[in-house]
Amino acid sequence: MDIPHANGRTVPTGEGGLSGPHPRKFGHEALAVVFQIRGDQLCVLLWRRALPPWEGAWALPGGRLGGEEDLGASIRRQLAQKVDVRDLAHLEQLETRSDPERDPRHRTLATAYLGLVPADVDPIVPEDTGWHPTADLPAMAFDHASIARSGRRRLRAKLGYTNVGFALAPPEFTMSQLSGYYSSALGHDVAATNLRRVLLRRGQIEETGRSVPSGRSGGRPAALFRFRDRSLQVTDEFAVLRPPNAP
Amino acid sequence: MDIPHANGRTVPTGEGGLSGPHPRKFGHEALAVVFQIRGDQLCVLLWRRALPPWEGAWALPGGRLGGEEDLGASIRRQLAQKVDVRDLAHLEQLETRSDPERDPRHRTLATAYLGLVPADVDPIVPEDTGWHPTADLPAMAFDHASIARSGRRRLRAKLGYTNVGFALAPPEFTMSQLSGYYSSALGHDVAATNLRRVLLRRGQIEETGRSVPSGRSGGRPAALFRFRDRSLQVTDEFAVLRPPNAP
DNA sequence: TCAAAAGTGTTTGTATTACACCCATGT
DNA sequence: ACATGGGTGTAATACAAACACTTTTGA
Repeated sequence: MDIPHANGRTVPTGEGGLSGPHPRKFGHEALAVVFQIRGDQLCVLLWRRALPPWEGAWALPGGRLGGEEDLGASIRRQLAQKVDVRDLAHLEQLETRSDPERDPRHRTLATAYLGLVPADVDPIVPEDTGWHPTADLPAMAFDHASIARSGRRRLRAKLGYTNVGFALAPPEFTMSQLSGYYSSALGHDVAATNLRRVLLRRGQIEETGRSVPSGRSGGRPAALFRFRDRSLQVTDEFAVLRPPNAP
Repeated sequence: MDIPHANGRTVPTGEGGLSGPHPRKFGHEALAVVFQIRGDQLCVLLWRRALPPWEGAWALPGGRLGGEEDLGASIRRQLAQKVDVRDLAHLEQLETRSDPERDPRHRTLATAYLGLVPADVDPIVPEDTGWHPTADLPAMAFDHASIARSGRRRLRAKLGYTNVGFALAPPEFTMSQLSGYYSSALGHDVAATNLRRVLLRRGQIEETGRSVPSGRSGGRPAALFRFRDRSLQVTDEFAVLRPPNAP
Protein backbone atom coordinates (compact mmCIF):
# COMPACT_ATOMS: atom_id res chain seq x y z
CA MET A 1 0.00 0.00 0.00
CA ASP A 2 2.59 2.47 1.14
CA ILE A 3 6.03 2.21 -0.35
CA PRO A 4 8.88 2.71 2.12
CA HIS A 5 11.04 5.55 0.96
CA ALA A 6 14.80 5.91 1.06
CA ASN A 7 14.71 8.53 3.78
CA GLY A 8 12.40 6.52 5.95
CA ARG A 9 9.17 8.08 4.83
CA THR A 10 6.60 6.28 2.80
CA VAL A 11 5.03 7.51 -0.37
CA PRO A 12 1.34 7.36 -1.06
CA THR A 13 0.28 5.36 -4.06
CA GLY A 14 -2.58 7.71 -4.59
CA GLU A 15 -5.32 5.26 -3.87
CA GLY A 16 -6.09 6.75 -0.49
CA GLY A 17 -5.44 3.48 1.23
CA LEU A 18 -8.84 2.20 0.26
CA SER A 19 -8.48 -0.01 -2.76
CA GLY A 20 -6.59 -2.92 -1.27
CA PRO A 21 -8.24 -6.29 -1.64
CA HIS A 22 -9.18 -6.57 2.04
CA PRO A 23 -9.97 -3.19 3.53
CA ARG A 24 -10.29 -3.34 7.27
CA LYS A 25 -13.86 -2.98 8.49
CA PHE A 26 -15.41 -1.81 11.72
CA GLY A 27 -18.77 -1.82 13.39
CA HIS A 28 -20.46 1.54 13.32
CA GLU A 29 -23.34 2.83 15.35
CA ALA A 30 -25.32 6.04 15.49
CA LEU A 31 -26.24 7.42 18.89
CA ALA A 32 -28.49 10.31 19.79
CA VAL A 33 -28.42 12.84 22.57
CA VAL A 34 -32.08 13.83 22.48
CA PHE A 35 -33.05 16.75 24.67
CA GLN A 36 -36.43 18.06 25.72
CA ILE A 37 -37.43 20.63 28.30
CA ARG A 38 -39.67 18.80 30.74
CA GLY A 39 -41.00 20.70 33.72
CA ASP A 40 -38.23 23.15 34.27
CA GLN A 41 -35.42 20.75 33.52
CA LEU A 42 -33.38 20.02 30.43
CA CYS A 43 -33.77 16.27 30.07
CA VAL A 44 -32.05 13.67 27.93
CA LEU A 45 -33.66 10.51 26.61
CA LEU A 46 -32.01 7.30 27.87
CA TRP A 47 -32.86 3.67 27.81
CA ARG A 48 -31.85 0.99 30.23
CA ARG A 49 -29.66 -1.83 29.00
CA ALA A 50 -31.05 -5.31 29.54
CA LEU A 51 -27.89 -7.24 28.70
CA PRO A 52 -24.21 -7.09 29.57
CA PRO A 53 -21.94 -5.34 29.22
CA TRP A 54 -23.21 -2.51 31.36
CA GLU A 55 -26.36 -4.46 32.12
CA GLY A 56 -28.84 -2.25 33.88
CA ALA A 57 -26.97 0.94 33.08
CA TRP A 58 -28.55 3.80 31.18
CA ALA A 59 -27.46 4.35 27.61
CA LEU A 60 -28.06 6.73 24.75
CA PRO A 61 -30.57 5.44 22.21
CA GLY A 62 -29.20 4.30 18.88
CA GLY A 63 -27.73 1.28 17.22
CA ARG A 64 -26.09 -0.12 14.17
CA LEU A 65 -25.82 1.77 10.94
CA GLY A 66 -27.70 0.07 8.10
CA GLY A 67 -26.21 -0.72 4.73
CA GLU A 68 -28.23 1.68 2.64
CA GLU A 69 -28.62 4.66 4.92
CA ASP A 70 -26.42 7.53 5.97
CA LEU A 71 -25.91 8.31 9.64
CA GLY A 72 -28.61 10.98 9.82
CA ALA A 73 -31.21 8.70 8.30
CA SER A 74 -30.05 5.90 10.55
CA ILE A 75 -30.49 7.77 13.78
CA ARG A 76 -33.91 9.09 12.69
CA ARG A 77 -35.00 5.56 11.85
CA GLN A 78 -33.77 4.12 15.11
CA LEU A 79 -35.34 6.81 17.21
CA ALA A 80 -38.65 6.23 15.45
CA GLN A 81 -38.52 2.45 15.60
CA LYS A 82 -36.96 1.87 18.96
CA VAL A 83 -38.15 4.67 21.19
CA ASP A 84 -41.03 6.04 19.09
CA VAL A 85 -39.55 9.52 18.85
CA ARG A 86 -40.56 11.13 15.56
CA ASP A 87 -40.87 14.72 16.63
CA LEU A 88 -37.33 15.98 16.28
CA ALA A 89 -37.41 19.65 15.41
CA HIS A 90 -33.66 19.66 14.92
CA LEU A 91 -30.92 17.12 14.42
CA GLU A 92 -27.23 17.74 13.93
CA GLN A 93 -24.08 15.73 14.06
CA LEU A 94 -22.04 16.03 17.21
CA GLU A 95 -18.89 13.94 17.05
CA THR A 96 -17.49 10.48 16.41
CA ARG A 97 -15.92 8.39 19.15
CA SER A 98 -13.32 5.87 18.13
CA ASP A 99 -11.45 4.64 21.18
CA PRO A 100 -10.65 0.98 20.37
CA GLU A 101 -11.65 0.03 23.92
CA ARG A 102 -14.93 1.91 24.07
CA ASP A 103 -16.93 -1.25 23.49
CA PRO A 104 -15.38 -4.36 25.04
CA ARG A 105 -17.14 -6.71 22.62
CA HIS A 106 -16.13 -5.50 19.16
CA ARG A 107 -14.32 -2.57 17.76
CA THR A 108 -17.17 -0.11 17.25
CA LEU A 109 -17.14 3.49 16.17
CA ALA A 110 -20.01 5.66 17.30
CA THR A 111 -21.22 8.85 15.71
CA ALA A 112 -23.33 10.92 18.05
CA TYR A 113 -26.11 13.30 17.05
CA LEU A 114 -27.80 16.09 18.92
CA GLY A 115 -31.59 15.96 18.64
CA LEU A 116 -34.17 18.35 20.03
CA VAL A 117 -37.83 17.69 20.79
CA PRO A 118 -40.11 20.71 21.34
CA ALA A 119 -41.56 21.12 24.80
CA ASP A 120 -45.19 20.72 23.70
CA VAL A 121 -45.04 17.13 22.51
CA ASP A 122 -44.86 14.09 24.76
CA PRO A 123 -43.71 11.08 22.79
CA ILE A 124 -44.83 7.81 24.31
CA VAL A 125 -41.60 6.01 25.00
CA PRO A 126 -41.22 2.34 25.88
CA GLU A 127 -41.14 1.03 29.42
CA ASP A 128 -37.38 0.82 29.73
CA THR A 129 -36.84 4.31 28.34
CA GLY A 130 -37.03 7.58 30.17
CA TRP A 131 -36.16 11.26 30.36
CA HIS A 132 -33.41 12.19 32.79
CA PRO A 133 -32.48 15.68 33.98
CA THR A 134 -29.08 16.58 32.60
CA ALA A 135 -28.29 18.25 35.91
CA ASP A 136 -28.20 14.84 37.55
CA LEU A 137 -27.26 12.13 35.10
CA PRO A 138 -27.36 8.52 36.26
CA ALA A 139 -24.48 6.12 35.81
CA MET A 140 -24.23 5.50 32.08
CA ALA A 141 -22.88 2.77 29.83
CA PHE A 142 -19.74 3.03 27.69
CA ASP A 143 -18.67 6.60 26.99
CA HIS A 144 -22.26 7.78 26.81
CA ALA A 145 -22.14 10.15 29.77
CA SER A 146 -19.37 12.16 28.24
CA ILE A 147 -21.21 12.24 24.92
CA ALA A 148 -24.32 13.54 26.67
CA ARG A 149 -22.31 16.29 28.34
CA SER A 150 -20.80 17.19 25.01
CA GLY A 151 -24.30 17.49 23.55
CA ARG A 152 -25.38 19.82 26.30
CA ARG A 153 -22.29 21.97 25.81
CA ARG A 154 -23.11 22.27 22.11
CA LEU A 155 -26.74 23.16 22.76
CA ARG A 156 -25.81 25.82 25.28
CA ALA A 157 -23.29 27.41 22.94
CA LYS A 158 -25.69 27.43 20.00
CA LEU A 159 -28.47 29.05 22.01
CA GLY A 160 -26.23 32.09 22.15
CA TYR A 161 -25.57 32.66 18.47
CA THR A 162 -28.21 30.71 16.50
CA ASN A 163 -31.97 30.35 16.51
CA VAL A 164 -31.95 26.76 17.89
CA GLY A 165 -34.50 27.89 20.42
CA PHE A 166 -37.11 27.07 17.78
CA ALA A 167 -36.46 23.38 18.40
CA LEU A 168 -37.05 23.59 22.14
CA ALA A 169 -40.17 25.76 22.03
CA PRO A 170 -43.65 24.93 20.76
CA PRO A 171 -44.78 26.65 17.54
CA GLU A 172 -46.22 29.54 19.54
CA PHE A 173 -45.23 30.71 22.97
CA THR A 174 -45.23 33.64 25.35
CA MET A 175 -42.01 35.31 26.29
CA SER A 176 -42.16 34.02 29.85
CA GLN A 177 -42.50 30.48 28.57
CA LEU A 178 -39.58 30.98 26.23
CA SER A 179 -37.43 32.49 28.94
CA GLY A 180 -38.24 29.41 31.00
CA TYR A 181 -36.98 27.15 28.24
CA TYR A 182 -33.83 29.16 27.86
CA SER A 183 -33.26 29.20 31.61
CA SER A 184 -33.69 25.44 31.86
CA ALA A 185 -31.42 24.76 28.93
CA LEU A 186 -28.70 27.19 29.94
CA GLY A 187 -28.87 26.47 33.64
CA HIS A 188 -29.16 30.10 34.69
CA ASP A 189 -31.83 32.79 34.77
CA VAL A 190 -32.73 34.48 31.50
CA ALA A 191 -34.84 37.60 31.89
CA ALA A 192 -37.87 37.51 29.60
CA THR A 193 -37.72 41.22 29.01
CA ASN A 194 -34.19 41.18 27.64
CA LEU A 195 -34.57 37.89 25.81
CA ARG A 196 -37.47 39.43 23.94
CA ARG A 197 -35.44 42.33 22.70
CA VAL A 198 -32.40 40.29 21.80
CA LEU A 199 -34.38 37.79 19.74
CA LEU A 200 -36.49 40.52 18.13
CA ARG A 201 -33.48 42.58 17.15
CA ARG A 202 -31.86 39.53 15.67
CA GLY A 203 -35.01 38.80 13.72
CA GLN A 204 -35.37 35.34 15.24
CA ILE A 205 -38.91 35.75 16.57
CA GLU A 206 -42.01 37.73 15.62
CA GLU A 207 -45.38 38.43 17.18
CA THR A 208 -48.28 36.32 15.95
CA GLY A 209 -50.74 39.12 16.78
CA ARG A 210 -52.65 36.89 19.17
CA SER A 211 -52.33 36.64 22.92
CA VAL A 212 -53.29 34.30 25.72
CA PRO A 213 -55.81 35.40 28.40
CA SER A 214 -54.36 35.85 31.83
CA GLY A 215 -54.86 33.15 34.44
CA ARG A 216 -56.99 33.22 37.59
CA SER A 217 -54.45 35.32 39.39
CA GLY A 218 -54.82 38.13 36.89
CA GLY A 219 -52.08 39.90 35.07
CA ARG A 220 -51.81 41.34 31.63
CA PRO A 221 -52.42 38.87 28.78
CA ALA A 222 -49.20 37.71 27.19
CA ALA A 223 -48.55 38.18 23.51
CA LEU A 224 -47.83 35.07 21.47
CA PHE A 225 -44.61 34.83 19.49
CA ARG A 226 -43.24 32.42 16.96
CA PHE A 227 -39.81 31.77 15.48
CA ARG A 228 -39.54 33.13 11.97
CA ASP A 229 -37.41 30.22 10.79
CA ARG A 230 -37.77 26.66 11.90
CA SER A 231 -34.41 25.61 10.54
CA LEU A 232 -31.05 26.42 12.03
CA GLN A 233 -29.73 29.89 11.23
CA VAL A 234 -26.68 31.61 12.60
CA THR A 235 -28.08 34.99 13.59
CA ASP A 236 -25.15 36.44 15.43
CA GLU A 237 -21.84 36.37 13.65
CA PHE A 238 -19.22 37.07 16.22
CA ALA A 239 -18.93 40.68 17.09
CA VAL A 240 -15.19 40.44 16.92
CA LEU A 241 -12.87 40.33 13.96
CA ARG A 242 -15.68 41.06 11.59
CA PRO A 243 -14.90 42.46 8.15
CA PRO A 244 -14.25 46.22 7.97
CA ASN A 245 -17.10 48.45 6.90
CA ALA A 246 -17.95 48.41 3.23
CA PRO A 247 -17.13 51.98 2.08
CA MET B 1 -33.01 -7.65 17.28
CA ASP B 2 -36.05 -5.43 17.42
CA ILE B 3 -39.29 -7.03 18.40
CA PRO B 4 -42.30 -5.78 16.45
CA HIS B 5 -44.82 -4.29 18.84
CA ALA B 6 -48.59 -4.51 18.75
CA ASN B 7 -49.01 -0.86 17.83
CA GLY B 8 -46.52 -1.04 15.02
CA ARG B 9 -43.54 0.12 16.99
CA THR B 10 -40.62 -2.05 17.86
CA VAL B 11 -39.13 -2.47 21.26
CA PRO B 12 -35.43 -2.40 21.93
CA THR B 13 -33.90 -5.48 23.42
CA GLY B 14 -31.44 -3.37 25.31
CA GLU B 15 -28.36 -4.61 23.60
CA GLY B 16 -27.90 -1.48 21.58
CA GLY B 17 -28.12 -3.36 18.33
CA LEU B 18 -24.52 -4.41 18.64
CA SER B 19 -24.34 -7.89 20.06
CA GLY B 20 -25.81 -9.85 17.18
CA PRO B 21 -23.59 -12.59 15.85
CA HIS B 22 -22.82 -10.77 12.57
CA PRO B 23 -22.74 -7.04 13.07
CA ARG B 24 -22.57 -5.15 9.80
CA LYS B 25 -19.18 -3.63 9.11
CA PHE B 26 -17.98 -0.70 7.07
CA GLY B 27 -14.74 0.72 5.82
CA HIS B 28 -13.62 3.74 7.74
CA GLU B 29 -11.06 6.35 6.82
CA ALA B 30 -9.62 9.41 8.49
CA LEU B 31 -9.05 12.51 6.38
CA ALA B 32 -7.34 15.75 7.27
CA VAL B 33 -7.92 19.31 6.24
CA VAL B 34 -4.47 20.67 7.03
CA PHE B 35 -4.05 24.41 6.76
CA GLN B 36 -1.00 26.58 6.74
CA ILE B 37 -0.51 30.23 5.96
CA ARG B 38 1.91 30.35 3.04
CA GLY B 39 2.81 33.70 1.59
CA ASP B 40 -0.35 35.61 2.27
CA GLN B 41 -2.72 32.78 1.50
CA LEU B 42 -4.48 30.24 3.62
CA CYS B 43 -3.48 26.97 1.97
CA VAL B 44 -4.68 23.40 2.33
CA LEU B 45 -2.54 20.32 1.84
CA LEU B 46 -3.71 18.05 -1.00
CA TRP B 47 -2.31 15.11 -2.83
CA ARG B 48 -2.99 13.97 -6.35
CA ARG B 49 -4.64 10.64 -6.89
CA ALA B 50 -2.75 8.23 -9.09
CA LEU B 51 -5.53 5.71 -9.57
CA PRO B 52 -9.22 5.71 -10.43
CA PRO B 53 -11.72 6.64 -9.33
CA TRP B 54 -10.99 10.33 -9.59
CA GLU B 55 -7.62 9.59 -11.11
CA GLY B 56 -5.57 12.76 -11.31
CA ALA B 57 -7.91 14.70 -9.05
CA TRP B 58 -6.71 16.32 -5.84
CA ALA B 59 -7.74 14.73 -2.56
CA LEU B 60 -7.39 15.32 1.15
CA PRO B 61 -4.60 13.27 2.74
CA GLY B 62 -5.66 10.35 4.89
CA GLY B 63 -6.58 6.73 4.62
CA ARG B 64 -7.84 3.70 6.39
CA LEU B 65 -8.25 3.52 10.11
CA GLY B 66 -6.01 0.90 11.70
CA GLY B 67 -7.20 -1.78 14.06
CA GLU B 68 -5.49 -0.58 17.21
CA GLU B 69 -5.68 3.18 16.88
CA ASP B 70 -8.33 5.80 17.38
CA LEU B 71 -9.12 8.31 14.67
CA GLY B 72 -6.91 11.06 16.06
CA ALA B 73 -3.91 8.76 16.26
CA SER B 74 -4.70 7.42 12.82
CA ILE B 75 -4.71 10.77 11.10
CA ARG B 76 -1.51 11.81 12.88
CA ARG B 77 0.16 8.60 11.80
CA GLN B 78 -0.96 8.93 8.20
CA LEU B 79 0.09 12.55 7.94
CA ALA B 80 3.50 11.65 9.29
CA GLN B 81 3.98 8.52 7.16
CA LYS B 82 2.37 9.59 3.93
CA VAL B 83 3.05 13.28 3.58
CA ASP B 84 5.72 13.78 6.22
CA VAL B 85 3.74 16.31 8.17
CA ARG B 86 4.61 16.08 11.88
CA ASP B 87 4.30 19.67 12.89
CA LEU B 88 0.64 20.00 13.68
CA ALA B 89 0.16 22.60 16.37
CA HIS B 90 -3.53 21.78 16.59
CA LEU B 91 -5.80 18.96 15.53
CA GLU B 92 -9.52 18.66 16.10
CA GLN B 93 -12.31 16.54 14.76
CA LEU B 94 -14.49 18.13 12.14
CA GLU B 95 -17.27 15.82 11.02
CA THR B 96 -18.08 12.38 9.69
CA ARG B 97 -19.39 11.83 6.18
CA SER B 98 -21.55 8.78 5.61
CA ASP B 99 -23.33 9.06 2.29
CA PRO B 100 -23.50 5.47 1.00
CA GLU B 101 -22.51 6.71 -2.46
CA ARG B 102 -19.59 8.87 -1.44
CA ASP B 103 -17.09 6.25 -2.54
CA PRO B 104 -18.20 4.24 -5.57
CA ARG B 105 -15.99 1.26 -4.67
CA HIS B 106 -17.00 0.30 -1.16
CA ARG B 107 -19.19 1.71 1.50
CA THR B 108 -16.75 3.94 3.37
CA LEU B 109 -17.31 6.37 6.17
CA ALA B 110 -14.87 9.22 6.51
CA THR B 111 -14.10 11.24 9.60
CA ALA B 112 -12.45 14.52 8.80
CA TYR B 113 -10.05 16.42 11.05
CA LEU B 114 -8.90 20.00 11.02
CA GLY B 115 -5.13 20.34 11.39
CA LEU B 116 -3.03 23.47 11.60
CA VAL B 117 0.67 23.89 10.78
CA PRO B 118 2.41 27.05 12.04
CA ALA B 119 3.64 29.45 9.40
CA ASP B 120 7.32 29.09 10.31
CA VAL B 121 7.80 25.45 9.41
CA ASP B 122 8.00 24.07 5.88
CA PRO B 123 7.44 20.35 5.89
CA ILE B 124 8.99 18.60 2.92
CA VAL B 125 6.06 16.98 1.23
CA PRO B 126 6.22 14.31 -1.47
CA GLU B 127 6.22 15.06 -5.18
CA ASP B 128 2.51 14.48 -5.73
CA THR B 129 1.51 16.57 -2.75
CA GLY B 130 1.09 20.29 -2.55
CA TRP B 131 -0.34 23.32 -0.81
CA HIS B 132 -3.31 24.95 -2.51
CA PRO B 133 -4.82 28.34 -1.73
CA THR B 134 -8.28 27.83 -0.26
CA ALA B 135 -9.46 30.84 -2.20
CA ASP B 136 -9.09 28.85 -5.40
CA LEU B 137 -9.47 25.14 -4.80
CA PRO B 138 -8.84 22.79 -7.71
CA ALA B 139 -11.29 20.08 -8.74
CA MET B 140 -11.29 17.56 -5.92
CA ALA B 141 -12.12 13.88 -5.51
CA PHE B 142 -15.16 12.48 -3.71
CA ASP B 143 -16.75 14.93 -1.27
CA HIS B 144 -13.38 16.36 -0.33
CA ALA B 145 -14.00 19.88 -1.62
CA SER B 146 -16.99 20.34 0.63
CA ILE B 147 -15.04 18.93 3.57
CA ALA B 148 -12.24 21.41 2.92
CA ARG B 149 -14.74 24.28 2.85
CA SER B 150 -16.23 23.05 6.07
CA GLY B 151 -12.78 23.07 7.65
CA ARG B 152 -12.18 26.63 6.61
CA ARG B 153 -15.55 27.68 8.01
CA ARG B 154 -14.63 26.10 11.34
CA LEU B 155 -11.22 27.75 11.46
CA ARG B 156 -12.66 31.17 10.68
CA ALA B 157 -15.30 30.87 13.36
CA LYS B 158 -12.83 29.71 15.99
CA LEU B 159 -10.42 32.55 15.29
CA GLY B 160 -13.12 34.81 16.67
CA TYR B 161 -13.71 33.25 20.05
CA THR B 162 -10.73 31.01 20.83
CA ASN B 163 -6.96 31.30 20.81
CA VAL B 164 -6.47 29.02 17.75
CA GLY B 165 -4.24 31.67 16.32
CA PHE B 166 -1.41 30.01 18.28
CA ALA B 167 -1.49 27.17 15.76
CA LEU B 168 -1.10 29.41 12.73
CA ALA B 169 1.64 31.64 14.13
CA PRO B 170 5.24 30.80 14.96
CA PRO B 171 6.23 30.70 18.66
CA GLU B 172 7.10 34.40 18.57
CA PHE B 173 5.81 37.03 16.22
CA THR B 174 5.27 40.72 15.75
CA MET B 175 1.79 42.14 15.67
CA SER B 176 2.01 42.96 11.99
CA GLN B 177 2.95 39.38 11.22
CA LEU B 178 0.07 38.12 13.31
CA SER B 179 -2.39 40.47 11.68
CA GLY B 180 -1.18 39.12 8.35
CA TYR B 181 -1.97 35.57 9.44
CA TYR B 182 -5.39 36.58 10.66
CA SER B 183 -6.09 38.50 7.48
CA SER B 184 -5.10 35.56 5.30
CA ALA B 185 -7.11 33.09 7.30
CA LEU B 186 -10.22 35.23 7.59
CA GLY B 187 -10.10 36.62 4.09
CA HIS B 188 -10.39 40.23 5.14
CA ASP B 189 -8.18 42.91 6.60
CA VAL B 190 -7.42 42.76 10.30
CA ALA B 191 -5.84 45.90 11.70
CA ALA B 192 -2.77 45.10 13.78
CA THR B 193 -3.51 47.86 16.23
CA ASN B 194 -6.94 46.57 17.18
CA LEU B 195 -5.95 42.91 17.04
CA ARG B 196 -3.27 43.67 19.56
CA ARG B 197 -5.69 45.14 22.03
CA VAL B 198 -8.30 42.45 21.56
CA LEU B 199 -5.86 39.60 22.12
CA LEU B 200 -4.16 41.36 25.03
CA ARG B 201 -7.46 42.11 26.76
CA ARG B 202 -8.47 38.50 26.36
CA GLY B 203 -5.18 37.36 27.77
CA GLN B 204 -4.33 35.32 24.69
CA ILE B 205 -0.96 36.91 23.99
CA GLU B 206 1.82 38.54 26.00
CA GLU B 207 4.98 40.46 25.21
CA THR B 208 8.22 38.50 25.29
CA GLY B 209 10.16 41.64 26.18
CA ARG B 210 12.30 41.33 23.09
CA SER B 211 11.89 43.05 19.77
CA VAL B 212 13.10 42.73 16.21
CA PRO B 213 15.28 45.45 14.66
CA SER B 214 13.64 47.41 11.91
CA GLY B 215 14.53 46.63 8.30
CA ARG B 216 16.54 48.73 5.84
CA SER B 217 13.58 50.98 5.22
CA GLY B 218 13.52 52.06 8.85
CA GLY B 219 10.62 52.13 11.21
CA ARG B 220 10.26 51.49 14.88
CA PRO B 221 11.39 48.03 16.00
CA ALA B 222 8.48 45.70 16.56
CA ALA B 223 7.89 44.05 19.91
CA LEU B 224 7.75 40.27 19.94
CA PHE B 225 4.70 38.54 21.32
CA ARG B 226 3.83 34.98 22.11
CA PHE B 227 0.60 33.15 22.84
CA ARG B 228 0.24 32.41 26.53
CA ASP B 229 -1.33 29.01 25.87
CA ARG B 230 -0.46 26.69 23.07
CA SER B 231 -3.54 24.55 23.50
CA LEU B 232 -7.05 25.48 22.50
CA GLN B 233 -8.84 27.77 24.93
CA VAL B 234 -12.19 29.47 24.53
CA THR B 235 -11.38 33.02 25.54
CA ASP B 236 -14.57 34.76 24.63
CA GLU B 237 -17.71 33.24 26.02
CA PHE B 238 -20.56 34.72 24.11
CA ALA B 239 -21.51 38.14 25.24
CA VAL B 240 -25.12 37.18 25.05
CA LEU B 241 -27.26 35.22 27.44
CA ARG B 242 -24.51 35.08 29.96
CA PRO B 243 -25.33 34.42 33.59
CA PRO B 244 -26.49 37.41 35.65
CA ASN B 245 -23.88 39.16 37.77
CA ALA B 246 -22.82 37.37 40.92
CA PRO B 247 -24.00 39.67 43.75
C1' DT C 1 15.54 65.75 8.60
C1' DC C 2 12.42 62.75 6.50
C1' DA C 3 10.10 58.43 5.54
C1' DA C 4 8.55 54.20 7.47
C1' DA C 5 6.78 51.20 10.64
C1' DA C 6 5.09 50.45 15.47
C1' DG C 7 2.39 51.74 19.17
C1' DT C 8 -1.01 54.89 22.08
C1' DG C 9 -5.05 57.85 22.94
C1' DT C 10 -9.52 58.92 21.93
C1' DT C 11 -13.90 58.84 19.71
C1' DT C 12 -17.84 56.53 18.12
C1' DG C 13 -21.10 52.96 17.49
C1' DT C 14 -23.50 49.19 19.07
C1' DA C 15 -24.97 45.10 21.81
C1' DT C 16 -26.55 43.78 26.08
C1' DT C 17 -27.78 43.75 30.99
C1' DA C 18 -30.12 45.92 34.81
C1' DC C 19 -33.78 48.21 36.68
C1' DA C 20 -37.49 51.47 37.33
C1' DC C 21 -41.81 52.28 35.70
C1' DC C 22 -46.26 51.73 33.06
C1' DC C 23 -50.18 48.61 31.25
C1' DA C 24 -53.93 45.20 31.16
C1' DT C 25 -56.41 41.93 33.44
C1' DG C 26 -58.85 39.05 37.38
C1' DT C 27 -60.74 39.07 41.95
C1' DA D 1 -58.85 49.05 44.52
C1' DC D 2 -55.10 46.15 44.23
C1' DA D 3 -52.37 42.22 43.27
C1' DT D 4 -50.34 39.90 39.37
C1' DG D 5 -47.97 39.26 35.59
C1' DG D 6 -46.65 41.48 30.88
C1' DG D 7 -44.35 45.09 28.50
C1' DT D 8 -41.66 49.71 27.70
C1' DG D 9 -38.21 53.26 28.66
C1' DT D 10 -33.78 54.28 29.97
C1' DA D 11 -29.37 54.17 32.12
C1' DA D 12 -24.97 51.77 32.74
C1' DT D 13 -21.54 48.81 30.91
C1' DA D 14 -18.57 46.75 27.82
C1' DC D 15 -16.33 45.67 23.56
C1' DA D 16 -14.36 46.68 19.45
C1' DA D 17 -13.56 49.42 15.03
C1' DA D 18 -11.77 53.67 13.24
C1' DC D 19 -8.54 57.12 13.10
C1' DA D 20 -5.49 60.76 14.52
C1' DC D 21 -1.37 61.22 16.82
C1' DT D 22 3.18 59.97 18.96
C1' DT D 23 7.41 57.11 19.15
C1' DT D 24 11.43 54.86 17.35
C1' DT D 25 14.22 53.60 14.01
C1' DG D 26 17.18 53.72 9.14
C1' DA D 27 18.88 56.42 5.48
